[in-house]
Amino acid sequence: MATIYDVARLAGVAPSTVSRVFNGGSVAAEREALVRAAAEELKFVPDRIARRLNRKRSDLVALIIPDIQNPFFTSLARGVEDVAQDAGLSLVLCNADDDERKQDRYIEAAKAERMTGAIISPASGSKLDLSHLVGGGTAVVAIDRRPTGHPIDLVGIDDERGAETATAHLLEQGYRRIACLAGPRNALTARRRLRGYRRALRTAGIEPDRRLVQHTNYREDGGLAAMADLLRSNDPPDAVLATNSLLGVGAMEALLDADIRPPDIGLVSFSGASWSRLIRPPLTTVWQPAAELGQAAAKLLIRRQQEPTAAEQSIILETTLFPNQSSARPAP
Amino acid sequence: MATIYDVARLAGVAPSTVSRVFNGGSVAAEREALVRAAAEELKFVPDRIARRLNRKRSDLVALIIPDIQNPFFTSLARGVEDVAQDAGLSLVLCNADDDERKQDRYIEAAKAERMTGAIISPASGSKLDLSHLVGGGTAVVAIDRRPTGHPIDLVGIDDERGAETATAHLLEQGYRRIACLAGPRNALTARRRLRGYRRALRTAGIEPDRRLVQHTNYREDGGLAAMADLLRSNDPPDAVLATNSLLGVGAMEALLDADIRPPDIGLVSFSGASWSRLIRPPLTTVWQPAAELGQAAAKLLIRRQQEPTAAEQSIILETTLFPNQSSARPAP
DNA sequence: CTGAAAGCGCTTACAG
DNA sequence: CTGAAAGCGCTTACAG
Repeated sequence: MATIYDVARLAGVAPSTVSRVFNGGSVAAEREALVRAAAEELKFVPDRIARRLNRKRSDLVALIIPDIQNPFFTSLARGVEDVAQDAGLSLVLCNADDDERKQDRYIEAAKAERMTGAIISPASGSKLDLSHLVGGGTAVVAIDRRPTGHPIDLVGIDDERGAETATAHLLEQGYRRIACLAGPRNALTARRRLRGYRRALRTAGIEPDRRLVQHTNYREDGGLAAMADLLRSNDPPDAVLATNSLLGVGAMEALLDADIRPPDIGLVSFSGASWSRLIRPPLTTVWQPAAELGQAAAKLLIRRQQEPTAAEQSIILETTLFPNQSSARPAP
Repeated sequence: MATIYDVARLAGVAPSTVSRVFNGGSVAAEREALVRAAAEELKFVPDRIARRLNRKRSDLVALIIPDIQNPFFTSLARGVEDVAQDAGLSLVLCNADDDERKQDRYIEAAKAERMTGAIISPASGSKLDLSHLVGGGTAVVAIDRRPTGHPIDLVGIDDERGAETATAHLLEQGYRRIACLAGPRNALTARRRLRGYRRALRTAGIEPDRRLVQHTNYREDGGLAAMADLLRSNDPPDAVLATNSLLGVGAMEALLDADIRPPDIGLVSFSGASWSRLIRPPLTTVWQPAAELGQAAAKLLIRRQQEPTAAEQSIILETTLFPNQSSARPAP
């Protein structure tokens, strides 16, 4: 591996001149040519690691997400990537597996690598201390949930309203015993969606029935088990709100296993997966603008990088309800 | 940011001693305690970048995949991650978007970062020159396809046999005009699966009909369009083999749009997505052990890292056919 | 525009 | 076990 010194020697210039050639410093045209020829000959490639040691920041952005298999997050990652790439930043995708320790390890890494930025969707119930990172000069944007203590830029979905609208829709269709697959008890998004669900019920004059709320993980298996539980109860629901796409898929599996086809039981699910279109009967979904959310996060990050002292900002994106057959209650 | 010098001063030892404490060198217990206390107080975190400049390798493994939204690859990533983490290596997930230029940029990055290893699932039809990387000392494992020229460790799925078995199954069920959604024309996995498909037909004494083969991308939209095309033809197929899970989903959408429910047209799809269980009628799938493949790749990588001169190895994993209703031909 | 020199924060022989 | 010193490969004021 040729170094800047080898190139300098061959070109007959100082190492600093070689450095300038590769960093856009001002260098006379002839000497630049000399340097480039020498570099070519030696197949010189600047060592990024050495470069990084001098510079303050590495052109890296970490995206720390809790579940790489969740399509909401892969869409989000696409959104982040698009904006980051345009800004000359490389994305490092980190799957924290909803595990606080893994998450902390990645946060630690972002700091130790002196990354330009980090976008973090916190693991459920994790305490999430980002002061280190922020103090170290890494621009940080949180998704869904702001860490306690430290002001920080935030992007999120209007979870509560999304759930409320979906529940109201089921009520309008005439469903009355509406269950909620609510996600992890300690996940803030789950609590918000649950609140929206309850509010819609109360607005309709219905007192929420605790037995109709199932806390689960945010994965398919959780949705399947929870829905199966609900179906086994003495007084099963006549509709269900699945608060994320994987839960929705799981619920659908449970219904089909029990030989029940929506809208016999009404079903609305938060979306995320393109393939939810595939489900028959067609599913009523709460669309979440995941890619846009990722873009927004990346833009906030870049802005924060450029103006470290700007006031903290929150961007909350609204969901859209797409009514479909799975919640189109048949006339009694 | 505290440095090793700050810690050394506070602890009253030499910087090299601090370094040893954080790198498992031999240090007397009391001094170690002193150092750790000082580090704690100063919130010292070793700068990985500076460390990397001295060391030969960075404890990083790149996984370069062509589509982060494809569940086959997210499962694979999980497999890689599990093994890598146990070996103390951090995974850097790189989404090349099936774009040769992005892919090459990531390969370049893996070299420039002096990563310990890189696992690469080549973009369709890309030329893929890894000699640089390998020459630079990074352990490299290819997925599905070995780059030309350089011997290299490889893991893959037995694509040909998987497709052959699936096609033979459709033939057994009595289907005769079997179409193939074949993936990109320049993708080697697509060619192999196509070959398996054709072989099964020939074995059954049927000459493959070129019009029944649709080349597409490996995404859902490709499957949808290709299946729609086939349905519009004068002499439509009576069954179809989808050579990846996203194509299978797309095909299913097209069928349902046309109001055709398998097994009226038989459907077998390569799997990858857990949610394919959701599809009704239940889908016959060619199961691919994606996570196991990822684990195998990571193990090969670690072995290669430890024994750089070991003979190159290939690990080919077999698929499993899970027959189900979507290909259970009704009696005529 | 250009060069000599110091420095980025750590690691690693080398002596002791 | 421990410290002083050189070095990893580049960048960046500082003079000129």
